[in-house]
Amino acid sequence: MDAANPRADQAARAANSRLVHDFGLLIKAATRLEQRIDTALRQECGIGHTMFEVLIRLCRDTDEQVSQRALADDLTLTSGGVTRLIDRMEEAGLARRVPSRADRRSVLVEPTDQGRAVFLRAVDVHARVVERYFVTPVPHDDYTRLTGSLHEIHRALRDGTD
Amino acid sequence: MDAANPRADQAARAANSRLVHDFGLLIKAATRLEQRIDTALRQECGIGHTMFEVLIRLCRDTDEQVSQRALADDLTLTSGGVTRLIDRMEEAGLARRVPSRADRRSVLVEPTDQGRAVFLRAVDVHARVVERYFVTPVPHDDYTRLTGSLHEIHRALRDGTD
DNA sequence: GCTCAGCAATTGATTGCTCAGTAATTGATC
DNA sequence: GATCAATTACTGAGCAATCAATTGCTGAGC
Repeated sequence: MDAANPRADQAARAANSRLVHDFGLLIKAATRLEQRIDTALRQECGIGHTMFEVLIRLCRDTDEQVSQRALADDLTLTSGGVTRLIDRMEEAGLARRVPSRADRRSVLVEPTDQGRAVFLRAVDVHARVVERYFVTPVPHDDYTRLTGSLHEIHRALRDGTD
Repeated sequence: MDAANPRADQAARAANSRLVHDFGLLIKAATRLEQRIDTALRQECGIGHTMFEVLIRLCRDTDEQVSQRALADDLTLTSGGVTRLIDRMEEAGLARRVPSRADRRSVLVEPTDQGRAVFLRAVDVHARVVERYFVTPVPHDDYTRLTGSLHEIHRALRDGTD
């Protein structure tokens, strides 16, 4: 068609490059995995993946609440996004806001009893999907390296400025 | 606080489990990486990461257009999402719709010359970020295993029904 | 002790997706 | 050939995020 177009050839070479392909694989795998988990959680527990991630952080420590700021940082969301996310979770009876005594700008969040109950059911669903599509497909001795690599990537992103 | 609550303890154990942690790492790494690339592309080329992914597929083959359906499947988007995405790309002068001669339900998409030009600039930005936060942090001989594992995960997701 | 730069949360406007429903087209089956 | 289930793109409505602007609070420096 436009095979005579030199820019088209150059673009084609770039589009077929190794780097582009490999990175696409990461994004696609993560996106699809997240989508699987999201629909499974929605169907079986009535919450989406984002709320599940919040519940993980709320339940992690039995005697310490989490600030909305910390949630935003950890979930890669803006503060505005977290505000409305917690709004919905309060409305659903999964979480509760508690004013911070140490810093009155800050709002702490804790899970309700129902939130913990839903979380416990959700963890099973989550484990089933993750086991099947994340753990099983990867050869056993590659798994440790995989998580190690992810850890390094994460560290680089945290430290890198630009 | 509610350390005497047995459900809280159970939830805490689940929230701190290995599986939950490892999977969270994958999602977080992918999300942050995508975000870095998105903002870099926005600032330096005026397109977001999604349009970049479209351009990859449009430029890959110099003499074959891609159907919107194929784009939707490959980008993990719904057909409605792609319709509006291509609307915006046409408006921005990056892509063009071409009716399919083989199947009149189908709409093919091809890059404009400007689309290819933007793509060529974007590839450099993309390469810079991916190199820094995806390739460099991972030990060299783990990199092949990493992409191999991602490939297996992707395959499992493609074949798995539930 | 006052001031002021900086941070936490909230809110209105906007973006970009999904979902559900529709119309046109296709291809397999009778 | 006619019928009909499946498939493609498109559209209105709704949702969940972002961004930008605002309010209230904090803590460092004078």
